[in-house]
This record gives sequence, C-alpha cells and structure tokens, in this order.
Amino acid sequence: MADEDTRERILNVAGAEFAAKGFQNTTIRGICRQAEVNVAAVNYHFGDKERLYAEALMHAHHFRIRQVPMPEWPPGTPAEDRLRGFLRTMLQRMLGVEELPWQEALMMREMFQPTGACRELVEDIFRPHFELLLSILDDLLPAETPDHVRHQTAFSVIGQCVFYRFHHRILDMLVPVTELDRHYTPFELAEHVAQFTLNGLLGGSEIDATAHVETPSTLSEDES
Amino acid sequence: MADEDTRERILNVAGAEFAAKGFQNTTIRGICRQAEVNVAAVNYHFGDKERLYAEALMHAHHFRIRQVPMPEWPPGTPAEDRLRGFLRTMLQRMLGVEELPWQEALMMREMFQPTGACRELVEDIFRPHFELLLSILDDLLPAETPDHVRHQTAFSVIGQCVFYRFHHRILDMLVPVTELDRHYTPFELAEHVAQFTLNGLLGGSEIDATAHVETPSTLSEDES
Amino acid sequence: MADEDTRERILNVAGAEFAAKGFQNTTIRGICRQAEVNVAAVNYHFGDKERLYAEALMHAHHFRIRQVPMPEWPPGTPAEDRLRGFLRTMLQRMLGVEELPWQEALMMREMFQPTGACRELVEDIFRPHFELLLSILDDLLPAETPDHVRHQTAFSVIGQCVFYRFHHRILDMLVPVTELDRHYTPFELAEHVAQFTLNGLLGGSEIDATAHVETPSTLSEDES
Amino acid sequence: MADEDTRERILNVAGAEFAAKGFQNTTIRGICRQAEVNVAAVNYHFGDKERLYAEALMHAHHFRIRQVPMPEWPPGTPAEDRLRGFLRTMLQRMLGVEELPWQEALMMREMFQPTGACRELVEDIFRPHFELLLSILDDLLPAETPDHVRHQTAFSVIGQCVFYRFHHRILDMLVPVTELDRHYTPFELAEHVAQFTLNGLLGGSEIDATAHVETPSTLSEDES
DNA sequence: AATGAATGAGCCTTCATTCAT
DNA sequence: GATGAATGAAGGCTCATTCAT
Repeated sequence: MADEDTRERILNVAGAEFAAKGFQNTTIRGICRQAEVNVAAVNYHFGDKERLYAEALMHAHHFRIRQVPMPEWPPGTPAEDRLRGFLRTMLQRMLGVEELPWQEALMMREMFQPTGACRELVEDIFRPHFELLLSILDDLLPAETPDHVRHQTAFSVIGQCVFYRFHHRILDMLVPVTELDRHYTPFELAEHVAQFTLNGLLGGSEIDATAHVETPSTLSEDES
Repeated sequence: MADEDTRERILNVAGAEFAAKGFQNTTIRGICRQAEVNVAAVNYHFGDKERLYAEALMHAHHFRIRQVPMPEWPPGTPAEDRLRGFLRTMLQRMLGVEELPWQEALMMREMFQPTGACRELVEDIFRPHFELLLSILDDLLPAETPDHVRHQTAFSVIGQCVFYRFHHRILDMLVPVTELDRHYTPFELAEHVAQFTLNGLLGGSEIDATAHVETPSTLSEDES
Repeated sequence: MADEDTRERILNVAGAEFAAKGFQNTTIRGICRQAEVNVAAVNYHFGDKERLYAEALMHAHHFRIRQVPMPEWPPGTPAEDRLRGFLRTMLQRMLGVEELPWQEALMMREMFQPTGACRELVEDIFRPHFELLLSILDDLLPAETPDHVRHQTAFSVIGQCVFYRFHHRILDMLVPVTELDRHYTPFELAEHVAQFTLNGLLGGSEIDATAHVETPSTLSEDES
Repeated sequence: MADEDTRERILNVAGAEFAAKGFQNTTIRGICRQAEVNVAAVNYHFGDKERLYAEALMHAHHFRIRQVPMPEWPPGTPAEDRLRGFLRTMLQRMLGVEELPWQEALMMREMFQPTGACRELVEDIFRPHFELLLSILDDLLPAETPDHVRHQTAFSVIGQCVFYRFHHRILDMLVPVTELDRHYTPFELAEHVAQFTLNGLLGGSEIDATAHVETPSTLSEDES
C-alpha cells in the first residue's frame, strides 16, 4: 500500500527529473526531496541510481503507451489511413495535449545517449513500432523493395516526427510564436508529415524505383 | 605563443570531451590531463567551466563549417541540384567520412539541451542554414505557400538528416551491420533524402526522373 | 522452537562473520542474508548489534571448549605430561583439525581489541586456563619462584601457542608451503612448544638464578 | 614546504588513528579534523583511504625502526649477547619507553588482518628481522638442525615478545597493577625471554634433537 | 512472533574552484 | 604567466535501526 505508493511516487518524480536534467545532473537527493521520501528509499527499492533510471525509463514508456495507445485497424484499412493514425499517435505521444510530456523526453534522451537500459527499450518499444511502420510502408512501397530502402524510408518518417520533440527548443527560436501556437499541434503536424510522406512514396513511384535501386529491370517488372 | 597553443589544445580536447560525455560528465581534470596542462589552466584561460564550454562549442562549429563548406552555386543552378548539394554537405558534416566527427555531436547535444550558448549558436549557424534551405525550397514549392508550410517542409528535410546523426546508436541496433556498412554513407543517405523530399514536394511530377537520376558527374563536380 | 532455531542460526552465522571480518566490517544484513532471516530479526532477538556480538562471542567459546575439552589428569600425573596435554588442547582448539575454526579467531579478535564483552571472556575463560597453566608450571619451577616470574613464564608458554593462530597469515608468507604442510600440525607444534618450554624451565635450572643477575654489565654496555 | 608538512601531518594522525581503531573504524573525516586539513586533502595526496593506510603503515615502521634501531654487533660477539640485544630492541620498539607507541600497534593489526599492504611489510620489515634472528639462533642450535625446527624456534622467540604487545590488554586484567608497574619493562621482559630461550636451546641440546622428532607411542598414549 | 518498508546519519569520494607561490 | 596545493560543497551509497503491520 504505502509501498506501492512510495515506489510509484519515486518512479514518477525520478522520470521527470531524469527527463529534464539527464542522468548525471539528476541527484537522488533531489528526487527524494520532491517525492518526500528518505534518501535511502531509492537504495532500498531500486538498489542503485542506475537501476532507478532503468526502471523509471521503462515505467514511463509503458505508462505513455497506455495513455496514448496505437489505434487498432480493422482488416482492410487503407495504408494511407493507417499511416495517418500511426503518425497522429506518435506525435500526440511526443507533443502531448497540454504540456510536453516528460515521458517522451526521457526516451529521447536515452536514444541520444544510450545507457545499459537502452537495449531493452529498443527491443521492447522501439522495434515493435519500427516493424509496425514497416508493415504500413510495405503496402505503399513497390513490392520487393530492398530492405535498406524500406528502412531508410521508415527513418525518413520517424525522423520527421522525432525532430519536433527533440529540437523543439531550436524550433522555438526559429519560428515566430504566433505560428507555433497556431500550426504545430500534433494533428496538424501529423497531417503534414503524412502528406509529405505519401507524396514521397506515391508521387513518382515508377521513377522512384529506378532511382533508389541499381536493378531497374527487376523492379519495374515487379511493379507491374 | 605557448599561450595560444595551450588555449587551442584545451579547446580541442574540451570540445571532444564535451561532445562525448556531455557537460556535466566532463571533468576539468580530465580535459587538463589529456591536454597536458595544469588543472588551474582552464580557470586561468577561460575563467569558468561554462565559458570553456561556450568557447569550445563555437570553436568546434566554425572549424567544422570551414572543413566541410557549403557549396556555392552559380546563379541559375536548378533547385533540385542545390537541395542535393545542401543535403550532401549537411550529412557529410554530420557523418564525416571516416570517423564520426565530434564537432557535430557537440552541436547536437547543445540543440537537445540548450545552455546559454545556444542562442548564439542558433543565430550564427543554424538560422543561416535554415534560411538557405528555405530559399531552395521556395523554388520547389508553389508560390504563395504559407509560411508554416514552408517551415514545416524545411523541418521535414532537416529532421530526416539529423536523425541519422542523432540516433545512430538506435539505428545500429535496428539495422543489420551488413546493411549499415553498405548503404548508410553520407552520399547514399543524401540521395535518399533528396529523392524522398523531391517526391514529397512535387507530388511525383515528371521532372523528378530527369532531375536527379544518373548524376555522378555532378557529384564529383560538387566536391571539387 | 523456530525461535530457538532462528536464534541459534543467527548466533552461528554472526560468530563466523564477526570472526572473519571483525565487528565493524560485519553487517547485520549480511548475517541475516546468510541465516535466511529478516533484517529486523537481529534487533528483535538481540536488540543490538553489540549485544549480538557479545552473545555470539560467548556462545562460540563455550561451544569450542566443549568441543575440545581440557583433559582431566588423575592425581599424580607428572607435570611434563600435563603441560603437553595442556598445549595439545590449546593448539588443537586454535588450529583445529581440518579447517581453522572461527571460534578461536573470534576470541583472538576480542583479545586484541577488547569490547565490553572482553572482561567476561577473560574472567570466565581466560583466567581459569591461566590458573591451570600456573598450577602446572608450579610443579616445574623452583619453589618460592616469585609471582612475576611465574606469570611471565606462563606468558612465554601462551605466547608461543597464540602466535601460530594469530599470525598464521604472516607465517604463510615466511615459510615454504611444503614445510607448512608437513610440520605445522597442532600435535607437532605442541610437542615443539613443550620441548622448548621444558628445556627452558629445567634445562639450566641451576644457572637461572645466576643468569638473571649476571647481565647488568651487558645491559649498561648496550645502553652506552 | 606546506606540502611536506601537510602530508606528514596526515600520515602521523592517520597512523595513530588506524592503529587505535583499525581501518574500517577510522574515518577520513576524523583524521582530517585532527590534522586540521580539508577532507579532500587525503584524496589529493594519497588518492584513496587504502593508499593512505598503506603509506601510513610503511611510514610508521620506518620511523619506528629508525627511532629504535637494531644494534650492530662487532664480529665475534657471542650469540647470547646478540640474542639479548635483538630481544631488547624488539621489546623496546613494541612497548616503548613512556607510552605505548602506536606504530607497532599498527603493525600488529596488519599482521593480524593483512591487507594488500601486508606483503610489502613482510618482505621489507618482517623477513629481514626473521633472517637476523635465524642467524643468531643458528649459532645456538646444533649444526644441521632441520629448517622447520629452526623456524619454529624463531617463532617461539618472536611469539613470546609479540604477546606482550598484542595482548597487553588481557595482561592488564590478569596481573595485578603493582606487578605490572614493577616487572614488565622492556628490559626485564627481554631478559626473561632471553633466559627462557637460552635455557630452551642450550639446556638439553642433545635431548632436543630426539625430542623434536615424532614420538608416536607417547602421543597415542597421551590421547587415550 | 516476525517482517517488509522506511529512516537518518554518516562515510568515501569527486569536483570545480581558489590560493600562494 | 602558470602551477601545485588546498578548499568546501555535494553526491552516491551503506548501515544500523525503527515503525507499522
């Protein structure tokens, strides 16, 4: 009871702190002060600052994923719709509704400067999403598209999204506030990325294939 | 003389250290040990750890920009070519040729977690590049495109590039090594991003095909 | 039942731990982990780390004394035989048969760095043995031997024995392994000490008196 | 200047503290408070609590050895005299003149519970003394005395001395104060040990040889 | 009777910084 | 101008102990 409460409280405070300041800059003392628990509580419940970090990381993401779940599409949903849904979910997770959620910031940090906890994060969270995106893109790309093109296309999609979360501070300096307020909602950004991406994929598909790959004959055959 | 030498040496070591470990994780002692100067030298020359960081940051970027300069296009160069040149330069700066250059890593860090030195970085380095990209895109987008679309389009381009530098560690986990070795050179990535972007903008107009296929000659020209 | 069992288990684990690492280096947590009881069990059963130590100390020695009891000699047993029996018992207790028994190590520790529990140990255990040894020596020393000589003689005997237990680690470094394996059993050591001692006492009994007096000249020479 | 002063001051305070309380029980803070230096000074000068300990250990003994040096005997000095000188030096070192010197207590501690610094101590300090003692005993023992007898004899000598330093607290409890004050000076103890030892060696030298060898019949009889 | 959770004190260490030469 | 020595402030961690079941 009080146990679950304490653990949970520590995890949440720790997550927010780690997200805001990074691992090194965050002090256990600071976390405990905010969580109103003793300094030794961290050691008792998590053993280590590093393990606290790892647990906070996973905790945050599972929480965030549950909070903004990926939509489930009935069979036969067009790939375009699924892509839009995917993007909308990702950007909503990242940019939140009211305030920027620290959960994603924490993930961003870990992605930038991976610790031991990163591999688990990648395998548990990132790879499934990556695979999901690939499965959507496969319906938009020509059949038999080579793996590296499939992957780079996915990275082009993800890169666009991640940018808004990762470099929002830069963005704040480059773009006038009025524009920011009006046009950078998760929905509008999702629509932009979707449009941009779908054009990129569907626009000149015949020509694309020849450009990306060195074996034009096989590719164009597959397309027909 | 020896003074200038010392300053320079400290700046370089400090830059590399800050890039690799971040501000907090980098110790003055570590820098001084590597630079083979006294512990007090940093405080003597720069006054402060923070000011050392700021100077190292700017020093690094000016160096990197000089090392991989943006090509200068003769008037009348097609926008597609300029976009390719732009992308190629950025990715080359970020991913280097042999080893990942720490200069960009340092900038990435600063972009993610800005310190006081960030504003100067944005205004001196980032904004000019942003404006340059916008001027290229303006030739590709319909006239009268509203600002927020122009901007978001630029961010879509930048986001794709930055991703490969920023999250390369994640990439290493998601993609098989053989593919990484073969297909993730700055040139190939630049080509992919250019293709994806041009499709995204032109919606698959016929120009695509002629614009960017088979231009190895242009590539080498750009480099010279 | 389970209570008694728990107490006993804690006492034994604690004794071994204290013997191996000393009071300060031993942690209650470590004891409880090994004894497979809760952390609070020690404080519950013994109230205090110090009281646990005291109890473990006494517990260990009573156990060890019962395990290797002093022989009982029929009236008229020659003093030489009694001395041999005494030495053999002491050395056997200290050096054990197979492995070095921690019980004695614990006592050694306490003797070296007495805590509050020391006085009880001395009075209950050490003094009786001391008196027993004196009673044996009294049959070997000239009548009317002054107390301080009697005492110092006893200390010479005890010192020889204790050395092998107390400084066995030093011994291991000074003496080749083959010699250690072959010649440092409790029996052989007891025989050596007995022989050395008996010679010391009986060997030059006539000379003793003169010897003690004879040396002031040498002393003053040395001093100058 | 101030450097040497600080280092020295720390070393001395540390040595006394370690000797009195042992490694674990001694705190760097306590040392620094007494030495009137900052807590970080230890880290600066010695890097580590352990290295401070090691240095304090060696420092103490070299100091003590210089303070009470072993006499140098002209060639032809009788073995008896050399033994007396050896014993007197050792006991004087151990028991001091006025107060019990902590330097030896520190060595005792290390001998009882060796740390990494022990090997150096043994090789640099202990072994030379051991060899010196052996060279003296060799003139008192029959030629061709087997090594293990030579060694055990030396241990009998050393054991007697060490006892007075190591277990002086026990001694204080067993012996009346008046006797302690009067008869336990280094000189008198040295004389006692010398006498006891010389008797042990010279007393029945013919018997010695036979006595040291196994007499299984007697042993088993005693056991029954 | 016995336990898991929680506490507060304290220790070693590290670091950026300043001081005295 | 440049350095080795010294400082004080934290920080992470551990431990014995207590509290509330």
